Amino acid sequence: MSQYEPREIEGRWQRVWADEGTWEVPNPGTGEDRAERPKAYVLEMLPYPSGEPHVGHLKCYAVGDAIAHFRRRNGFEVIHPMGYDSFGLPAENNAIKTGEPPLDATRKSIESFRRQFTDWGISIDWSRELATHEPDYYRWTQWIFLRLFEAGLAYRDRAPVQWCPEDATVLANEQVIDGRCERCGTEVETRNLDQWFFRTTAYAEQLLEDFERLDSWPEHVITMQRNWIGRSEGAEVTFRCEEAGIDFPVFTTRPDTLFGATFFVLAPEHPALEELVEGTPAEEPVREYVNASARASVEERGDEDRPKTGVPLGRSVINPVNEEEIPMFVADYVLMDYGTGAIMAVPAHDERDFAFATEFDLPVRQVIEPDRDSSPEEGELPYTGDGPMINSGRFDGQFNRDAYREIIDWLTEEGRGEAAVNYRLRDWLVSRQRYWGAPIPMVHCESCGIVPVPEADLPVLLPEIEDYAPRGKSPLEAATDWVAVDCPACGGPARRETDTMDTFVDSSWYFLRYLDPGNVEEAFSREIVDHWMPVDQYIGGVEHAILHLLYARFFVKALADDGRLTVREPFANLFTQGMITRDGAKMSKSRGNTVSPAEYVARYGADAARTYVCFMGPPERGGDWTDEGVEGVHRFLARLWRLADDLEVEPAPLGEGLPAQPDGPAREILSKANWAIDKATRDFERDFQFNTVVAAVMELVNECYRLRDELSGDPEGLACLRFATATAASLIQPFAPHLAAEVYEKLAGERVWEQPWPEPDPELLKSDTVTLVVQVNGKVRGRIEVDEAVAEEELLQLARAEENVARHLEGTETVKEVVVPGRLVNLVVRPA
RNA sequence: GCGGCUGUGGCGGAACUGGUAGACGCGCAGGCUUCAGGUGCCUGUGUCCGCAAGGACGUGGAGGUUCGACUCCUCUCAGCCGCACCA
Repeated sequence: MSQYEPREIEGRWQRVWADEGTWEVPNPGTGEDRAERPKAYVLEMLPYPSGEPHVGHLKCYAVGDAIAHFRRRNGFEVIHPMGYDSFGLPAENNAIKTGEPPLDATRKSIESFRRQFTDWGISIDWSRELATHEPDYYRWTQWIFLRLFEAGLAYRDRAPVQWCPEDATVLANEQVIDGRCERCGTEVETRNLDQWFFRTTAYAEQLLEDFERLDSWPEHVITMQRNWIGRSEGAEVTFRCEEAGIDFPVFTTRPDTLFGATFFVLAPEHPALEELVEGTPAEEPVREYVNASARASVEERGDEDRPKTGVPLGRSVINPVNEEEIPMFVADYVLMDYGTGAIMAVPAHDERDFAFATEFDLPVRQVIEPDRDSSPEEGELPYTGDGPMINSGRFDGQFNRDAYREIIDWLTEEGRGEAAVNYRLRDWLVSRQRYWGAPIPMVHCESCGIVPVPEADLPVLLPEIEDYAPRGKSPLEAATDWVAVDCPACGGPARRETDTMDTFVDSSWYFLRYLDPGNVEEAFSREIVDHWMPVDQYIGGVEHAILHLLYARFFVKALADDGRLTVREPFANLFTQGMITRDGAKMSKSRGNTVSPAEYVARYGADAARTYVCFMGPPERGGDWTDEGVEGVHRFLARLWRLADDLEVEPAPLGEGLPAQPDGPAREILSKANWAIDKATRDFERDFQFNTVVAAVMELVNECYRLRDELSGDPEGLACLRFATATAASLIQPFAPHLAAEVYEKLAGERVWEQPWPEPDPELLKSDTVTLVVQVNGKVRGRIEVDEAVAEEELLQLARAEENVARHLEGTETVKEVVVPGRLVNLVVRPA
């Protein structure tokens, strides 16, 4: 007896797909008119090639491939490309440790990823493959940098930045988690350095508004981005320091509490500090305080529970609403990063200001009375709720929310403030003092300043060097021949920019390059990109909910404004897959609980591994990997294979030989097959319920086994069995494409991936009789099998006649009869 | 603290717009096949009482709406994730 040999089957079909270039799709205008069909851009986040793929990759690409197959068979022209996010720190850190050049390690890893993706049988259009470290690619990353520079969206600035002492590089705000470096966990320091930024803040408003343009994104991802952008409405109000002659604008969300401001605080990094205290008795203590807070780690400073610290400046500002003089302080609870780096402090109505006032024994003036309805404990400060205003001049007695607008209007009239919107979002710091990244295409000239490299001179090639170790400046500084360059503007001696770009830059536009990967004239043709974009379905991990997805959205908006493409949002639908754990814990090498997909693919086949990750549970949720689980799925696939293998039939089109009026087991199996088609289709379309799609096919296979002996007797029965088995193969194809191809070919003589997705036959979907549940007072007391067309009157009679039901009706009178067609009968009774 | 998500058998999870709770898989038990193990095929499997028929209980907890609630409402508990001195 023969046996299911997945590796043999899989290898054979993979060869067919490779030889025929089955998954390659042409661009519009290339002569082939397949593009008549509606397009679907199915995209999984491109992998960072480091070592070998892990189960997370398997899940991501298995899910994406299932979607791609499903869309293809529903008549879409599916573009499904693959590439590698191949610049980045791990390759470089490996180089520092082992001396192996990042390029070599990266190539090896890409090789391994490519081989496994092929082994898994993912339906990739390999003609579009790209890697972001290749000059053909990063040439255009550099080109986009130049476009952003020209548009004023890329700029260089000295700024306090997050510095990781371990990796010896600057980090983006987004890469600092709890005051620690996202990569190595080292506490981050603050340094003042010249850095390159992208002006993401210019799009803050659009990045928020355009959530409207998205079809379907997980709500929590939108929420996370919304919080990250952190839009607050309020007012900017100017406080003037007469002695120093400086105006200090502050941002406040509570202009209604202006009358309660009793002091004023600057952040330690505030640029006006020095001027304010120079030559005064406060100079020394302030300097000490500023230095101390500069030394303090971000984490220390961020601790909310730490007592408030600060130093008086010996200066004061005038409160514009009441001309009152209030004292100035420097304190590190005020952040230079947010708002204007200066605040008006209203201790009566702000917890932080209250804590500071308590610490420094400053006056607290209440200007809003607690609303008696909402807050029973009156008079307790700080009070952050709403209520009528007091101690607020002509606004006294007004409800604070009503006065809000009036105060802003009044400030505007007086020229002392205006309505303002503030964002938490910062500009994106993109320069890195590291080697393995795309060089920033800029030149520093002594006489011309910063000069962009002319487009014609791109790419600025990453030079080969010996020593990759960072020394607080880019390792590229050592490539002296490369650094020395003639100024593109004046021809004089100049130096190249030695910083490289954050790898998130590379991955912010790769989905555009896939569409036109061979273009040597431009990054991509607008026509082609407009044809394919947006990505119809994007798939990846939630860990990119903020960074990557926000940056890619920013890029598309900036490129659209530059006239390079039409869409304003790159990803119409987003699906975030949950993480697979092992023994309930996140997989990690140090814990020793990693799962090597290659091992399971070798043992059970790619089809089993892929189907398993889709069957574990809803793919957006995580799941715990168990060997028994994979085995179970393997067993199911083997059952399906054996079912087909044992069937002694000649291949023929599916509908052939079926009985015209099926009854008995023929009817049963055909009904089940059509039920499975219907169920699988609906669950596919509804939120990627892949686990229940697989379960439906399992049920169909189980039914085939159950009815197999009865059906094997005559040709019509065999045809039914053949239909049901081939249908099971057809439905499992998005998950187990090799096995499906094998079985379908044997039974139908056709290529399953070329078949349209099956449609259920409505006639076979419904059965003549239905089983109704009969309840008495809401409790199930019996079941009756009835003709579907039976009248309600007769139905109730049948229900009452059911033995067990009748017993429960004894000695009662009926209060109410509920009939739900096709479902149940509920008799509501009470003792007679 | 703010925002979001999740609580269902021994385990992963089903249950579409309120209508048979536990599909499907794992695990476990039994039978057949087999010299035996494994594989394969079949049956059973929420808990408790009962030989059975049947009954009681049951979706984190407490209330409520309803003929009927895993599903809707109110309160509450637990766990996970994100953000967090954001003015």
